[in-house]
Amino acid sequence: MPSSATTKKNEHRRRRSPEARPQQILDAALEIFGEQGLAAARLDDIASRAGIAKGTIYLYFPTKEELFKAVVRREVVTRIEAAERFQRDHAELPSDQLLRLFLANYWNSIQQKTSTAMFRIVMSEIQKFPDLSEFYGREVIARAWSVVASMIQRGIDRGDFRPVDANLVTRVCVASFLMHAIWMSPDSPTHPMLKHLKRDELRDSLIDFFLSSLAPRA
Amino acid sequence: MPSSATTKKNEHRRRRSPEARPQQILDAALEIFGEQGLAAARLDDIASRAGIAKGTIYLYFPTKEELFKAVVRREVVTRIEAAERFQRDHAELPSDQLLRLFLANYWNSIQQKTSTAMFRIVMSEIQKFPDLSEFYGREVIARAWSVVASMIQRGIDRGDFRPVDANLVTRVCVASFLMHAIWMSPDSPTHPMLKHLKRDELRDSLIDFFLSSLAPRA
DNA sequence: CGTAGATTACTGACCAGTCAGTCACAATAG
DNA sequence: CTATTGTGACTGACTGGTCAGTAATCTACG
Repeated sequence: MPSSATTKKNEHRRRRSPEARPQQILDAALEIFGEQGLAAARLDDIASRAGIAKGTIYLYFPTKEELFKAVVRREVVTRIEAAERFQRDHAELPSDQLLRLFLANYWNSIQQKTSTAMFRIVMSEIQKFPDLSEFYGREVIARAWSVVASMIQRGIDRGDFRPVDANLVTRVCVASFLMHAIWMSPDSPTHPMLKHLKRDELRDSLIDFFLSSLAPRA
Repeated sequence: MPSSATTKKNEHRRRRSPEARPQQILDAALEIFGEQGLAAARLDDIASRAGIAKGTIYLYFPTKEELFKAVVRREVVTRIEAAERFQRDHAELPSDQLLRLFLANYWNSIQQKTSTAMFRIVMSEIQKFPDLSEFYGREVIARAWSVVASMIQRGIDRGDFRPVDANLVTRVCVASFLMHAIWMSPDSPTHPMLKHLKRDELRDSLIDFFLSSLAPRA
């Protein structure tokens, strides 16, 4: 009698760790790339962070660059999908409340350490990878902006916001949030103007600013 | 091999004026660092771009990192001083015109190829150089922000702008400008939302947006 | 000449990527 | 149930190339 587990069909799954391996590698790579940047990150470090040998990485990713791209893709797609899901799940809220909640959420998500690290690297390295750049423009920027812009446009259409250029406000808003995520990150050069502010106060000030720009003139 | 050394090579090469050399090196370094980033830039390339040999660089800068820091310092201090000079030279203008002019100027200056390149690198690398980071926080961020903030505050004091939080508007404004400088740079991932916009139209929309946020409620 | 400014050739550290070998486990035979 | 063989995921010492930094040498000018 073979053990009960093996009585199944020939859907054989392999060794020590099954197909968790790639994810495990991507997790380690995200950390190391985030700490060191693309060029300075050593594959030996990624391997040892993942608890495997360097050679193993090459069983799953052909080059360091491809590993990097895979990290970006996974990280970025995860966040975009969360944002789109959020929008769908709260479609019934009034415009200002929806936007307020979304922005607070967005702020919190990009304040994560891995987010700022990732963002920093993408900004500095993406120009070297045309295909990743194309992917990023299509799958990240376009989708992210249209989530925000459509929220603003909806508010305008319903008469909840005043008739501004939704795309312009979206750009200013996203730019401010991203830039502040970098400025507020702990290893950034600090400045008295920021130092005395708590993260959450700043978040609320920013959100208030944008909502007041959108509020109908009283 | 070093037999007839005085052939065609050394016509008018050697013995440049000693204080011109560092600038010449910094110019070349700015270009190469801008194109390649800090880690990927090769000193051989910087040397050949400057029309000198690699060893010569080491007569003026002790390490690659110090060279990089020197580039950042020179580039950044130049621009800050230009901004402060601008403010002094136009102190007589009405608040909105002063700010409008300043922002247009600022926009044009950060749209330069070398600016975006520099900014990109600083953002991604500065965390690795604590002393440069300190310098940057003190000599760049603080000074740049206070130029903008003081212009806005002046407008508020004179009753030309409505009484907003000058620091907050400054942050949003600077963040938007910097972020757009990166987004608009030619090798950035493009997006339909930006593609159809001309640089100058975008500049004017942004400036209008901020000035309308500051305009007293009619 | 003397020497400072410049060059060329070199060194050694570093690291992405490779590949011959190992070992945990599975399948099958006895 | 034990022994034997098959297999493929995994390993890590090694290679080959790159490049920051240095040493030895040269040369133009005072």
